[in-house]
Amino acid sequence: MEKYLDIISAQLKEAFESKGYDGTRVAASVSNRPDLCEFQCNSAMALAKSAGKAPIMIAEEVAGQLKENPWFSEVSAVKPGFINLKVSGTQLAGYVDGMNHADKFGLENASPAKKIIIDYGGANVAKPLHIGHLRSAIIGESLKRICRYLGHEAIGDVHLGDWGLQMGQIIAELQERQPDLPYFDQAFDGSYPEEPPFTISELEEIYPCASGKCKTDPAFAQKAHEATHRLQNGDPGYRAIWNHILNVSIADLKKNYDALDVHFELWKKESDAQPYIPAMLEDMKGRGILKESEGALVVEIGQEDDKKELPPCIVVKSDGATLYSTTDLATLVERMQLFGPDKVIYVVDKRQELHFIQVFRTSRKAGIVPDQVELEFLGFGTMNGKDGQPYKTRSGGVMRLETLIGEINDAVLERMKENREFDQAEAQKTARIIGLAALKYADLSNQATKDYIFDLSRFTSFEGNTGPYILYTIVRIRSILNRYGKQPSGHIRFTGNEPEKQILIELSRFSDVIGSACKELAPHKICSYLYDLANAFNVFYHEVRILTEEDEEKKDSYLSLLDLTARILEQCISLLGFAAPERM
RNA sequence: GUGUCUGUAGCUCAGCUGGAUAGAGCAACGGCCUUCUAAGCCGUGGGUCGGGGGUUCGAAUCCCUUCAGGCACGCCA
Repeated sequence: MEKYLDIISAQLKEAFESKGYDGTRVAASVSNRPDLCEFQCNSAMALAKSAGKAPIMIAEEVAGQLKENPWFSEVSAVKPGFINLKVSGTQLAGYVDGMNHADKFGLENASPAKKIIIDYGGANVAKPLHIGHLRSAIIGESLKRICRYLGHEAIGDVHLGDWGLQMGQIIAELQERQPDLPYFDQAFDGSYPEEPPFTISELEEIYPCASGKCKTDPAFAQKAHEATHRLQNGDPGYRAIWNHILNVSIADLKKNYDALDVHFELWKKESDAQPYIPAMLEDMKGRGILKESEGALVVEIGQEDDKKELPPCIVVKSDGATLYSTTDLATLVERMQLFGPDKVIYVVDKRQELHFIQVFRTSRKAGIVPDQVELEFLGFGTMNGKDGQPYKTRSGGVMRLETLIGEINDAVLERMKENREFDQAEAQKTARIIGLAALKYADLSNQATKDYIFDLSRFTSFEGNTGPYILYTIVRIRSILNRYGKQPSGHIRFTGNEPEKQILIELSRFSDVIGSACKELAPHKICSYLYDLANAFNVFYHEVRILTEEDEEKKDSYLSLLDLTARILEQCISLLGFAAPERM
């Protein structure tokens, strides 16, 4: 379906043109003065200069032209040159009724549909998920769902960090603790045990221990480097340990991501890109873009419009080893080869921006990614505590995601008890649902690129613009529909009250909001839309008696409207990555 | 130092492809539950949009400058 705003704009455009003005840039927008009008058009002022006429004159001419237009109930030209519009409730309800009967509420698929890889996990093997992984997961998952809903083929890739020194450190530490394991026996030629020699919690303790040791104990650091080297050269025992690490970690990560309702189509790892490196480097050499600089091989990435000289992209270190830039480039080679995407979006901490500029530019120069394939970096800001410093536990450590989720759930349970009685099982289940909504909404309602303050007590107070408020609204509507007991006809018409019209106006914005959220990679636009729509419903709820309405046709229309409102709210929260409970 | 992002009400944030008295939520204060979930609704108070210039009929929004803060600046990821 054509967007409602586009229909309104088209009416205006026609009116401008019929009066001899250039209509190409004429458009309507939602009013910023709801006390005066529902929609507004500022184009008369923009056209005043080229038309050589006072804006108010133009506005009046156009307003006159629109007097009889069925889409509007009120058109007026005001002061400098605004055209204030109130829309016809009947036409509006007709449009919304059309949405109610259309697939995806009349949202049109993006054209052309693209294949989009979204890189948004950022998790590392052998390390628990913590606060730092939260935003990538939440934002990435939401973007993926939004892209998909618009008809794109979106592929989420967790892109695990499973390569490099960290692995050597773990292996070295394990060898010190359990030197008798067969993995460390060079002469061992049997098959290695199926069972891993550690649990996830042991692994999570081993890594920081080893990493700390590396800094203080040079001998151990040396061993870790050797272990890394041997692993990368394919030592069978080391590879077997590494496989154990992977399996144990991935199982645990999946569990944690599931708890967040975050899911990946691909569980690719840095190590998967390694096989592509030699040929890639050869090719880069052949293209003559590799330069030697201070012993390392680099690619110059400067462009004419740079405000400063950007450091080159190091591809091979002076000791001959490769590094993260190399892996990221090889990952692009791999992605192009295996999936041939039209676009790759990286949802990564914004502090990595320079690194990705280097990688993107190098990938163009090296012909790895052709120009028509978009590379997009969505850098998100840091999640800070109330003091404006990165969020920490009370003792100053990095907070694990499990801990955070646990604390939120506890707060939710407390709040639920205030409301009414729940049986134990339902309470637990509902608390998880509400807690996840609180967490995700709090994160997504801020602009992704900005830092934000995470205040647990505020986000779990559940008043005002929060996830639970949205859920509460949905639950309320569902409750009314359940009480009604039957399915309303689905026919929506305008019965004439103001709160009803506000809901209709909000509903009509749906396609527009989803479209711009996708285009701008901005889930927070969906949040503010949800809030507006929920608010419009709650006003309606307080001012209009629904179930006791005696006019059956009117009641049916109300209930059809509520049903559509609930479904659109539910669709939006599912795009954000959470769902509503049955009751709360 | 260079680059970059941010600076909007006491607090947390929208608005930033220029438009009419700058909006929410929280906090404060005052109303509304014999009627569909009060996790709600309505109202009051609170802002030189960091400062200063400029462009424009019109600037929180664009440009310049300045102050303050964050972050990044070749062999970690």
